[in-house]
Amino acid sequence: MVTIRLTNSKTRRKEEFRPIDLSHVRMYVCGPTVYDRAHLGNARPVVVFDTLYRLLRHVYGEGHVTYVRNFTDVDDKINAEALRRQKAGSPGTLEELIHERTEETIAWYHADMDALGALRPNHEPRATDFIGQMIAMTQGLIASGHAYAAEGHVLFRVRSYKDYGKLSGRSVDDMIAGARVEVAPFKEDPMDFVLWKPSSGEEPGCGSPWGKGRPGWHIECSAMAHELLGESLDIHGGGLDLQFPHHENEIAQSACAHPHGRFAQYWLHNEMLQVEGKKMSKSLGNFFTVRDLLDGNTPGGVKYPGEVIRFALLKTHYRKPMDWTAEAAREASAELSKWWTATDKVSAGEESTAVVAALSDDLNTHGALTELRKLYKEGDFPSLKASAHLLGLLTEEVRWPYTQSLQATLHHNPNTFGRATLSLNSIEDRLSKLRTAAMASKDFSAVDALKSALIAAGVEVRMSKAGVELVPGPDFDPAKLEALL
RNA sequence: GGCGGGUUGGCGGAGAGGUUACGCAGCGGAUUGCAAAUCCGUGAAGACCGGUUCGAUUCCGGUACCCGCCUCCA
Repeated sequence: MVTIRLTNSKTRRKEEFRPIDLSHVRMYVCGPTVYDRAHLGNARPVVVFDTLYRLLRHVYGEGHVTYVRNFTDVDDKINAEALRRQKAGSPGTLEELIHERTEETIAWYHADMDALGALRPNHEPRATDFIGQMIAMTQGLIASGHAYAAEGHVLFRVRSYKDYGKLSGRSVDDMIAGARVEVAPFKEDPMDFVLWKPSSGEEPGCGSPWGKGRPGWHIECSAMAHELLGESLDIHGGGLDLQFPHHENEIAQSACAHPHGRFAQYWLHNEMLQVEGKKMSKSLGNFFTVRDLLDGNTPGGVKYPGEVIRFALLKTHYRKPMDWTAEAAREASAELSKWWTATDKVSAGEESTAVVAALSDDLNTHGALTELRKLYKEGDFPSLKASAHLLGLLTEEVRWPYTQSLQATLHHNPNTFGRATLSLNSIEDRLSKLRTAAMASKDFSAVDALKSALIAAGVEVRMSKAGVELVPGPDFDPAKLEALL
């Protein structure tokens, strides 16, 4: 069996990955808070851990990996949006409006992450479905002396867990010394964090032994991970920004609530993403949601297919900060286009051991891409296709618009793109005839006019001795094509 | 202030104590009505200072600069 090595944030070292149970590898990754569209930064962990999931399935077998990624649907921003809608006259109770908002956001999330070629995890628990478990866990922590209730809140007693701070390399005393936040009067210790907080008047909440309220963010992941994966699991992932306090608190809660479990053995953190060299922010105008990029709602109006976004994200190792640039996306697009052309009519063969080896070495996706380039150069297209699938590339799900074969487009997208494909076929035929005539008459004006129109419609025109070929590109506009008929 | 990460050729970006990274761009060539696409070839690096070593871009120490977290933002 292939040995996978992963950098474990817990030990700060690259370690051999040994699952607790070879026949059941368990991974938990912190998912989104569903208050709005996922932005590009949210996409990075999704793509990174999706690639790890694909590797684990390859190595341990598809049925032997359980991947859990939660939806945090308890959040003040969600509540605020629901309240805004209610005040604007939307019908329904606040609870209903909250549900409406989270359902709509989850649907967006699914659509956007699907476009990136990310497989759906085995479980996508919603925090609101596990409130009972969170309350039970909180009660257990109080009973064992690790938590206390105060003024409607329940707080975790940080000093009761000796390893607090170990994951993020912080000492409790240092943190208190440098703290900038105001300490709530009911806290025994400034570092204690909330397990349960009260809901006032119009705020949504549910009943608990401590009155109406809602769970704290950290307890959600601990409870869901425990419910779905058990006391001990193999991998826990998330963005580096979650390492402290979120993951630190998760560890403290889970370790104290389940002293016989080991919680997560391997902690993986992806580095942050920047856009054009700057931190993504609305004020700098470099803030993009995944949907913005897919739909071309960007400064240049360029549309980025999900596969291009995915490729660009995989170009940088997950533990390094990465910069999203239009240039990197262009390069990704060019390479994918070549690979699609080469592999389109080829059946997937065997996965390259070099690609598997690269991914197994702490998920070296860039190294894997280099190996894919070698396969392309060597002309081993069946292996290129199979190996690219390990990275979630060249899959049927993300195939459009790199279709070399128009028949294939018709076959795979009969409803959406059928008309466009037929148009392309007929125009291809016309252009070919015009060109043949022009070769004899030496008057190429008609050929050039049609060619320019096609390029304007986002269609790549390939003319050679072999004939004429039209390939729709990322900017393909079926409406403009129709106009040429 | 505390903790952590980074600095590689024009750009992006890896691995390895000594042998070509790779991709993009550039340049030269093939092909082409023109172009696009494709293919072949090619120059170019390791922030700075010191140490270890026969030999360091790769290990160790220091300096400078950049970035992140310490604020429920992945």
